[in-house]
Amino acid sequence: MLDKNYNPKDFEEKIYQKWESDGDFKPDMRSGKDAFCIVIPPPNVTGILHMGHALDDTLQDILIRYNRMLGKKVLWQPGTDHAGIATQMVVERNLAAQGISRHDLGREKFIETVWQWREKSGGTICRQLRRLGASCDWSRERFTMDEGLSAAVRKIFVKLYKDGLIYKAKKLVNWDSKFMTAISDLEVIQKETTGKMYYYKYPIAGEPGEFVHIATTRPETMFGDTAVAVSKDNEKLKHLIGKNCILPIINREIPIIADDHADPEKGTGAVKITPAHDFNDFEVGKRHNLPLINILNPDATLNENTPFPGMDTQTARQKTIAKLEELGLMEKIEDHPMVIPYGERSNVVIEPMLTDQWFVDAPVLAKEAIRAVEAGEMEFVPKSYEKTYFEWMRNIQPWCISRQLWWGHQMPIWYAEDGTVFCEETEEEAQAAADKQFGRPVKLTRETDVLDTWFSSGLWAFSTLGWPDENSEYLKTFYPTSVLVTGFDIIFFWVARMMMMSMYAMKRVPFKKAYIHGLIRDEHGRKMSKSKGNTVDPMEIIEKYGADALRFFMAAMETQGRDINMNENRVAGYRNFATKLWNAARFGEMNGAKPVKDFDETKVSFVLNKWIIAKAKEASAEVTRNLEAFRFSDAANSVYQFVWGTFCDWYIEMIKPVLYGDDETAKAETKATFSWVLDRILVILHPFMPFITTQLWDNLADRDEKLILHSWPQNEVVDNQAKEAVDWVIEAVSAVRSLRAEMNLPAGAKLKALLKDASAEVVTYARDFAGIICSLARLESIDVLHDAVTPDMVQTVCRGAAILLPLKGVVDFAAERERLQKELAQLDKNLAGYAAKLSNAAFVERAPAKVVEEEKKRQADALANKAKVEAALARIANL
RNA sequence: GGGUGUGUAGCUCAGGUGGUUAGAGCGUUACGUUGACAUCGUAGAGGUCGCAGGUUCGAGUCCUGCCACUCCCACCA
Repeated sequence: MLDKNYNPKDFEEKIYQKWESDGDFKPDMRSGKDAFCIVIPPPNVTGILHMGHALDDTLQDILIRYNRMLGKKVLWQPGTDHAGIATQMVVERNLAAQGISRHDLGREKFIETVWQWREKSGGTICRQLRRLGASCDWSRERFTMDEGLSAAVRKIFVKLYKDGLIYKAKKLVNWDSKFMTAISDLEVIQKETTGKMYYYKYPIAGEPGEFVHIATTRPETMFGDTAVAVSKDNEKLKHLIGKNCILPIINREIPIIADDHADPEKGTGAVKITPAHDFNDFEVGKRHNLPLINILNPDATLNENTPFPGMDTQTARQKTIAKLEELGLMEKIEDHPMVIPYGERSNVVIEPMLTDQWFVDAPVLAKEAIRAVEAGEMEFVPKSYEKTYFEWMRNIQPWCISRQLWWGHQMPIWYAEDGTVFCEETEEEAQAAADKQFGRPVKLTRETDVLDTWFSSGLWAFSTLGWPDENSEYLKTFYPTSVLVTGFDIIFFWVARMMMMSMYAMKRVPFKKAYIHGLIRDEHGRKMSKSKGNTVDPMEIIEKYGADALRFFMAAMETQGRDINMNENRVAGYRNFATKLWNAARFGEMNGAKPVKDFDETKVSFVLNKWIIAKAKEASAEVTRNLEAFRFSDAANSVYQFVWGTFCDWYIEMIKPVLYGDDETAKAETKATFSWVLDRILVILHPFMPFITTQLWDNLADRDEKLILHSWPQNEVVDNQAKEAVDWVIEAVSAVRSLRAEMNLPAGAKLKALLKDASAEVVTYARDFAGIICSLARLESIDVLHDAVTPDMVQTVCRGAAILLPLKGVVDFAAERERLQKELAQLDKNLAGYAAKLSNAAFVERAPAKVVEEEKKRQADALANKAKVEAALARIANL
């Protein structure tokens, strides 16, 4: 017996545990069919599930479950990312709460602490994914810091190094002064702010009273200036080129050089050049061989190359201005809208800083990654994202992969005393190589830097499947993976890097398709953020409405290329949908419907049953077609419409008279059909709502076969014989119901309906389905009119007949006339349209014959209807 | 500055290759306790498809221009 109410909390978690302990998520390696594999975008091990995950992982689970039901070898490979900065930050924060810094612990102890933390708290997000219903093969869960994945990292690193694609260079990089590490361009967030533009002047050397006027947003960087640049085309200022000016306060002389970086239209036309602290100035410095003066400490305080060592930049800026003021060199300060770079994680201002860092030669790796997409080896869905990808890949810069952190993959680099670099997968190999090269035992020290987290994520598609073991069964079976599902915000971070790394290491794409979805926003379309306080916790939604409702919401809202606005009402609506299905199942149970083993649905004889079976097969085909095309919302709506709009609203209502009647043959077939269709619904709804479908499947009958592994309907023949008849019944019932409502007829009044001008088929339909029509339209009877029409009859028209309801004195004829006039007006409007089209020679001539035929038929139908309405109107004209 | 996407009912959104009278959910109005379901049922109201041109027998759909908004990238002394 099913519970009276649908209560997802009662069974969702239990069902999940059963699936997992039964091993239902493991691929059936003996299946003769294709392999299907998705690698999960690994969430940060520190993370908790947010709406973005809920969307991403729901879509993946739908594809996974669908393909599993198709009988393929299906693997959803789960795991988490060690998330260098994020994790180090979390653990450091915990330590700070105990008054400990990571430096107190030392590197080794600190890393140990991180591992302990991960043991204790790292499993949250995977538990939440289970709650969502994600059918990952957890027995294969991986972590980017696992030994296997670390081995993959070392192997690729060494290979890249030996191929000359990893190199060390002293370059200007984005420096995060909170974590005291370099970060990549992508980890820098530009923020709009209103800053100040400071105008002041530098005296010209040897020409008292002469000055060069400067405008800058960062006066404190003047201590690192090694030139002032002026455009050679700047008529007003070019006379200064070749002279020297004097940096006030520190009285250092620097040259005035000619460089087109100085735009005569901007600022004062003369630009201070600080090569060690500005990306543009760095380039200018290179062109003119200027010295580089670093003025900052790693924590972004000024260093001893300035008059303000140890001072932070803001304070130093005020001090500098004050000094310039004192010297009479300040001219003005203006408000200035500007964009300031911040660290994605640290939220501190990012400083361009001259440091030694390691780089991957991304422009070289990008070539194959671009070619593979051009050649269609990997396809973006929707295709438009290809453009974004190409744009970025074609302009890619060297990728800074070294981080001055502790948590991460330590680079497999060793230095000899003289600085010679040895890059090997193990210390032993490095030592051996060094000893051999030097011809004596050498003392090596290991590079302390760790790798950018995205370096290991870039290998995810093959490292999780067993690489570097080329003989791994999983690697052979599942690589390249089938599809990657992820948000557009991560195309550069991850998709691009996986493409580069996979093409380099595997010579093949990591996935054949990349399905890119949008963001989940709040209900007004604003981005969700903790600071705005508009985040929605998926676990709370699941708690309130069940995982199935949230999943269905995600699927139903997912249309390609668009962001999704969170809408709790809509989730509630899909919970109601689940309730509806639950009650439909209860209806069957209460009427003794049970799945019939070996039921042959092609052998049913009753029209209603034939009809619903055909509809169910059509719906199945629609879902299949839409899922194959990644049209999630269309797929979800196909099931929704069938379950609610067809099965519940019509089929269940239409079979009631049969079930309550005494034709035992009809009853038996109808019950069996009902159960067959309900089972079919459970099958095609399962990828979207795995919990309720399983709960019903398991409770409606004792059966060995599991729904999660049930076969998906394919290539069915749809028998549409019954369509005409049932469609007419639906039309007739709707017409009578409308009429009753418009005429304000009492809901309880049993009326005798009469058919006029009915075609032969319609008469048959009306006779065959009289009981059903009467039940649904609340009629006493439906017959063919033999006598003359009497004035007390109201009329409605439907295909192939007019339906009359005799209403002795019940009806308001003025209202009826009004209603008929309205109907007539609508018909006339339509007829005008048809006539206009059909009298247009060009239309008749050029439009396809089929379209013209359809138009003619519409016209004929409308004309027939018009005649009936006019007749009715005439009859009651004087009443 | 370069690029992308969006603009359809009060709200949130569907409308693959142009072809009925433009749809859904929520909300709203009227009616309804009909032997699955009030987390429900029945019927209705509600839209000049951002604006202006163009192509076409036919445009929400294709083209051009404009307006408004979103996002991404780069840069801003």
